[in-house]
Amino acid sequence: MTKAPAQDRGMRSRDAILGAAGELMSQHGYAATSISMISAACGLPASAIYWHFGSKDGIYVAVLEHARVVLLAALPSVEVPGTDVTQRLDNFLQAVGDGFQRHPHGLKLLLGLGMLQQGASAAAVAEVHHYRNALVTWAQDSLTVVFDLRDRPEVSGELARFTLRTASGTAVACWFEPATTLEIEPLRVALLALAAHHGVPVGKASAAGPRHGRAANP
Amino acid sequence: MTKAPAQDRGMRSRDAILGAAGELMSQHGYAATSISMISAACGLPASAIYWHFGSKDGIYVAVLEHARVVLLAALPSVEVPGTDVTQRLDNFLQAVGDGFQRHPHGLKLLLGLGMLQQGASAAAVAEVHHYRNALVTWAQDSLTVVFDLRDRPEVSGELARFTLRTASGTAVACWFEPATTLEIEPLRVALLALAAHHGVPVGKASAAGPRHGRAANP
DNA sequence: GTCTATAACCAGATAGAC
DNA sequence: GTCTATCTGGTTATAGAC
Repeated sequence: MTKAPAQDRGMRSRDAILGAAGELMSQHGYAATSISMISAACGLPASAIYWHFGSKDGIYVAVLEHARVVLLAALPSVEVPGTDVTQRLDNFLQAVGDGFQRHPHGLKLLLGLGMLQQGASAAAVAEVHHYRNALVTWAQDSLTVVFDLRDRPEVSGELARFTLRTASGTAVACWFEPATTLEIEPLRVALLALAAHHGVPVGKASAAGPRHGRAANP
Repeated sequence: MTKAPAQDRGMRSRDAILGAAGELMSQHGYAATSISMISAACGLPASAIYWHFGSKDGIYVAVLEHARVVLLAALPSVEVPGTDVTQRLDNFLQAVGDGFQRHPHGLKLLLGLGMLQQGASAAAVAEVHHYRNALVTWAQDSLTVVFDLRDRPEVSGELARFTLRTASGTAVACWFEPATTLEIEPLRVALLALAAHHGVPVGKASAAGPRHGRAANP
C-alpha cells in the first residue's frame, strides 16, 4: 500500500484546482478565467491542471458537475412536509431561498459562462443543460407536491419555470448589487395567484400573509 | 466642403463596427469577443476599430450606450393610456413584451458580459449601471402610473424589481432554449396579486383574464 | 480615415526530468 | 503526480505610409 498517500495527495490537488476554478469562473465567467489565474489561485502549476482535467473545457465541465451535485444534494427531496398548501409552499420557498443563499456559485456558473452559442465543446454544453434540467425537474416535482398537481403537469411546469426565472433574474440583479437577496414574499404571492388563476384550490384566495394598508376592494 | 464625404464614410464605418461588435458581444460575451472577430465581421482592419474607439473597453462602452439609447427610445414614454388599471397594465405589459422581443440585444449585453466584478474599466462599469438604472426607472415610473402609486414608491419599486427580474430570468432561459418568449400572462397575474397584496385597489380581485378549470374556492 | 505591418504580450497546451 | 521549461498561436495595441 505505498500508493495510498500519492492517491490522497492527487485527490487533494484535484479538489484544490476544482475549488479555485469554480470560484474564479463564477466570478469572471468562463472566457475571462485563464489557466494561469487558476494556477496562481491554487498554487499548483498549469501542467498539474492539465494532468487532472485535460483541457480548459474539461475543468469547466468538472466544475459545473461538482456544483450541480452539491446543490442538488443540499436541496431537500421532493417530499415537502406540511398539511395544507400554505405550509407546504412555505417549506418549498424556504428550500429555494436557502439553496439560493448558501450556494450562490451554481446559478452564477450557469449565467457567467457566455459559452453556449458556439465555440463550446459538446460535453460542456451537455453538462450545462444537464444542470439546468436538474433544477427544473426538482422545482416541478416539488411544486407538484405543494399544490397537488399530479394530473396537471402543464400547471406545475409553468409554476416551476416562473420560480426559476425569478431566481435567475435575482441572480442577475445580485451581481449588479451584491446585497440583493431572493425575496420569497413576492414569489409566494405570485405563485399562489398563478395557481389560483389556473383553478387550483389554494388555502385562502390568492394572497397569503398578513395584509397591510387598505383592503383591495373597499 | 471637401470633408463631408470623409466624415460620412467615417460615420458609416463607425456604425458598421458598432453593429458587428454589438452582435458578437451579445452572443459570446465581452471576454470571448476579440478585436479580430469584430474586424472580420465588419470587414475593417483592427486599426480602424482602435482609431474609432480607442480600446476594447471603449467599444464595449459605446455598444452598451447605443443599445441603451435604442431600447429606451423604443419604450413608450411614461404616460400609459387607459382608463382603468387592467387596461393600463395591459398596455404596460405589451410595451415590456415588445421591448423584450424586438430588442433582444439589450439584456443579453447586460448579462453576457461577465466583466463586472473586477478587471473592467470604471467607464464600462458606470455604463452598465447607467443602463440598468434607466430600465428600472422606466419600469417604476410606468407602474406608478398603472397602479396610481405616486404616494407609495416602495410598492412601485417592488413591482418594478419583480418585473425586471422576470424579464432577466426569461432572457437567461432564452439562451438555453432560444425559442423561449416572455410570457406576459403569468406576469400580469403576479403583478395584480402583488399590488392587491399591498392593499392597492385593482380592478377585479387578484386575477384578470378568463378563468378556466375549477374555481379557486368552491 | 483607412490601410499594412508589427511590436509586446499572454493564452492554451505539451515534453520530459524527477 | 508534480515540477520546470517551452512551443505555438492568438491577443491587444501601435507605427507609419497613403
